[in-house]
Amino acid sequence: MLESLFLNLGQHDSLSDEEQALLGNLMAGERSFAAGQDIVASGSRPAYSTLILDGLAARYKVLADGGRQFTSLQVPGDFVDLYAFLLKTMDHGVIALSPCRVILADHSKLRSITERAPHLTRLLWLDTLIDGAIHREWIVAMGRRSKVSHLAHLFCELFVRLQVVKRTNDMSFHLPVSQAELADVLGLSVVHMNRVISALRNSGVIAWANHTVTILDWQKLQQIAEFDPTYLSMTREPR
Amino acid sequence: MLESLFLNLGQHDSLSDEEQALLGNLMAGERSFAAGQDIVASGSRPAYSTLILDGLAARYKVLADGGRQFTSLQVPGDFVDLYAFLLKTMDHGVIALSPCRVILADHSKLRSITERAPHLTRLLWLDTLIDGAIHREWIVAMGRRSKVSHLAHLFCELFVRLQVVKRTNDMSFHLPVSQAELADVLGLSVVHMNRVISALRNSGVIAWANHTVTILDWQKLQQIAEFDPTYLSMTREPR
DNA sequence: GCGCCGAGTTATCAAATGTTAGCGCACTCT
DNA sequence: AGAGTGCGCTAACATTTGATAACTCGGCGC
Repeated sequence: MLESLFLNLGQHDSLSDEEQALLGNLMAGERSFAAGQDIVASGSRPAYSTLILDGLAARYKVLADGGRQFTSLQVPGDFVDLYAFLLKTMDHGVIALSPCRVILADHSKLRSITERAPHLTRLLWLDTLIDGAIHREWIVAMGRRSKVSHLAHLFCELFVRLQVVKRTNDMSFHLPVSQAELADVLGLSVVHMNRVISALRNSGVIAWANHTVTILDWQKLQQIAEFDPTYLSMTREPR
Repeated sequence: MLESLFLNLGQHDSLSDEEQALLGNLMAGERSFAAGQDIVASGSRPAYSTLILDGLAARYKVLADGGRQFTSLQVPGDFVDLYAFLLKTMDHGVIALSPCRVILADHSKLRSITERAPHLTRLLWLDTLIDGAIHREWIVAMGRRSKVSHLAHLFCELFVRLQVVKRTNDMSFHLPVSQAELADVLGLSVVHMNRVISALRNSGVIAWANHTVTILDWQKLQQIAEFDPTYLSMTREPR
């Protein structure tokens, strides 16, 4: 059941049987959320952190004028709010974009891992660091990439991340979001989001129908995106 | 000499004398950089992490067309690349925006802290988590705030962060960046950056001359920015 | 079968933002 | 003093992006 988590953490360094057992003991309390439901509420002080087993979720903030911005997309094997363990107060919400099955990690157990299992602690820390690296990549995309390039970059990132946890199907992956939701990822209006999607489609590098994205030309997609996966730290080495 | 670091980490939870000593032992090897110099090079695999003692630095990425995007600003008391300890490879550079005095933390010593000092480890982890929280706030600002609001938000954030490490002077702080550099923070052209700055100036909430920003109306500035400092985790509690 | 509704799409116009160019001022170097 | 230079600032125009509205299409309930 924690296979996604093991795949995710295990891609960076080897996970011992003992560590896998510790993680197994850490995770308890499965929950399900319908699409559109809040998994974690902004302003709350959760006593546990949430791991996604199945589904797509997103962190978001809402502004006074009603504008919403997603700050990340979370796939199976991702902790959506591991940092709440130390940050204490959620300054944003986490929403299920599709039906989500999650499992909870008690903060007191996380704390005892930091007291007793330094290497596993470093791997969990690393997990949050990669989160930060993804944030930085998004900032660059929002600030200096063309919108088409930004979208292409997002697809590259999602494809690679989903591949790690075995949620791709050849060159396709499931992307259960509307164009309006995607607009809240890129920070665009819905109309312009549609124009950008059309442009990327017309360039022939992707197809997108029935909530499924198919990469038709991986080489060219990476080129448009200037995609360099270094920031995802996908090499296995001692940490 | 590590006063800024103690102020920075100590704002979130108390630092014992022992922990302060561990940090003192961790930090060694002072360096200086001129404005414009790279403190850490993109693509490198540093053996140490860098703490700013004095000056302003920034993380950045450069795209193929020459466009540059800053992904963070770093002030005294900040680690600019603490995550390199676990991420291993730098996927971006860090540049000194003003003359910078820094001090280095050996990764092997950082590692031994994670083995022996769980509470201090959590505080260092927390430091990187706040980094991430700032990134998320920047993403929101880039995606959904007006440019004037984004700039106002940046000033709010810098003022509060500099206050923590005692680098403000009443309602003023030193900001040694050109408008072109600021444009690379907000992701704007220089010309439009100038327009946005003019607009914020004309609203009478800030003054900015001689590399010094003065907040004339803190209340109104926060209002324009919709600034909520929750994400900076400035409350002292057990972590 | 009919009508409603959400999502995608397109058109039109307005506003925001970028590009290119040029001016002035303070500073520095000689 | 004179020339060069970096930086702030502005103008004119081009391009991108947003707002509003309308149309289509498919799913779904009645």
